Amino acid sequence: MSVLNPSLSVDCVIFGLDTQEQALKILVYERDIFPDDNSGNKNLKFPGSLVADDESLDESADRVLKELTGLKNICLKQFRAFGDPARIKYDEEREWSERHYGVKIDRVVTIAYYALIRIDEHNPDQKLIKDKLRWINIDDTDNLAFDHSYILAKSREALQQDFIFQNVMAFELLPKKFTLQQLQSMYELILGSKFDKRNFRKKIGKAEYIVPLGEKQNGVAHKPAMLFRFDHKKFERSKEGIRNFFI
Amino acid sequence: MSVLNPSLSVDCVIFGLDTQEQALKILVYERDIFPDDNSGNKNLKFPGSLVADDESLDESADRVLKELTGLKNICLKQFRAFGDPARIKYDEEREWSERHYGVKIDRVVTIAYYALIRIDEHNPDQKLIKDKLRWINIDDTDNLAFDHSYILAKSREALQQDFIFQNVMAFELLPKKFTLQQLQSMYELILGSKFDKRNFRKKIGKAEYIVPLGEKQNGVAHKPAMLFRFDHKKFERSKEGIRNFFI
DNA sequence: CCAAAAGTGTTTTAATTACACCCATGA
DNA sequence: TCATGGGTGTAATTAAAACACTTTTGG
Repeated sequence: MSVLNPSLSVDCVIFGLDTQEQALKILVYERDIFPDDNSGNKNLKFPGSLVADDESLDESADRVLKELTGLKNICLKQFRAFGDPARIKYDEEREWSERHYGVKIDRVVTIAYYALIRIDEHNPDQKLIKDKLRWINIDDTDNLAFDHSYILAKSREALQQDFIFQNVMAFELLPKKFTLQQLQSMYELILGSKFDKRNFRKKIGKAEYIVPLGEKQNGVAHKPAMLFRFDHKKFERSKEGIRNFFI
Repeated sequence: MSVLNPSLSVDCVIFGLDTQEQALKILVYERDIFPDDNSGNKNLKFPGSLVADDESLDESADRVLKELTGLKNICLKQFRAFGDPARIKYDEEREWSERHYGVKIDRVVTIAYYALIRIDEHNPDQKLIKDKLRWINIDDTDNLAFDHSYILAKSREALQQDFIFQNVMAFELLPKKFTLQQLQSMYELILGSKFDKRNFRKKIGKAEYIVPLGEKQNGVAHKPAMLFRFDHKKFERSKEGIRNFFI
């Protein structure tokens, strides 16, 4: 591979929906420099790396994600650059970066991407996850390495805004066949709020791209729910008509 | 000033509302390298420059804008990084960059900012504007230098999205005292669509941060319009309650 | 028969849309 | 007195919000 630019990196915030636990998590990478102390989360960072000189930012993000996690064909969305000269705060962090990348580091601007995936489907490479990668709950993420807590906060805002504006690939998050309860739970986790079940269903009922299959769940110890699927083509068509927001 | 990073720049897309002409314009900077030929807009670029190593991206954008245009205290919003290695397309563009900055250029990632201002109030520095800067109509901007036409397209999307989400400083665009017609025209120019006058006024009537002054226009050859002002504090308060979009 | 989640409707209130005429002013 | 843009209201439709009980299944 060609030469790494010492002042330019990409970082990937991977949001994972855990359908079983009904939780939203993020994928973090454990650095090896402070191996054992009680340093809280400061060994945890997002998968990221310096950018090579012959790749675009998007390519770089795809490559880095694949190298560090095994994840590929993930739809990453660039949402922001972070460039405070003091974002690598501590000498030890600078030192870690220099040892890790093998180049002299002065100041690094990072271009941040996010993606939303299903934890149980796209599981990162098993070998890597064992010693380096972890899913952690999104509410348990204070004090990440560098300025990654700040990056996380901004990525959540971007995610929510994009989700509301419907540009977002949120249906990859559910199983092919899903219940309305799972769908509602997804909305609630991403937007961080609760909705009324009946009103939610009324609204969903109008979205022609959420299609009832004839089938029901089985094996559940309660009334089985109707299963639905997501229709991509109808969804794309429905996105045309988004122009009636303010006024 | 300290050393410039040869692979990192900022660019500023300055949208200017021209209240007289009722037009939305952008501020472009004329490069001096192709001085006379019929090169269309390819000598025109956004004000931008390489980033110094000891400044944040935001600081860099503020500095560059001030140096190149005289504009200061403008609320710039970062909206996107552009990093295709081929974004500096032509050898002549690379050559221009190298001569202009005096450093060897390989590939430049640019962090793009936008701002919305009133043309008649914040006028860029007069000496500069005469030979380097021009306001051009937003619909007349094909084929700018580098990838700046693409950057413009993306900045418009960001502007519209931010405007709808109300995070945006759009009332700086109007005179302190403005008419509802001016307000509507601003909405239409920014969002690129037309609204019904009565429905617009009905909606505006509910926004408590748009306050009628007792006064009317004068000197106009028709029924004079009521003047309004914008109440910053009430606007800030009203922004709290933005959480009821989708569902 | 019990626990657990699914499923379902109505009423009230607020927002959106479409639409056309008279008014005040300066020239 | 005319040209110009300012200003106004209603009715119909659609969306939003609040709210509680019955159904089906497995254990």
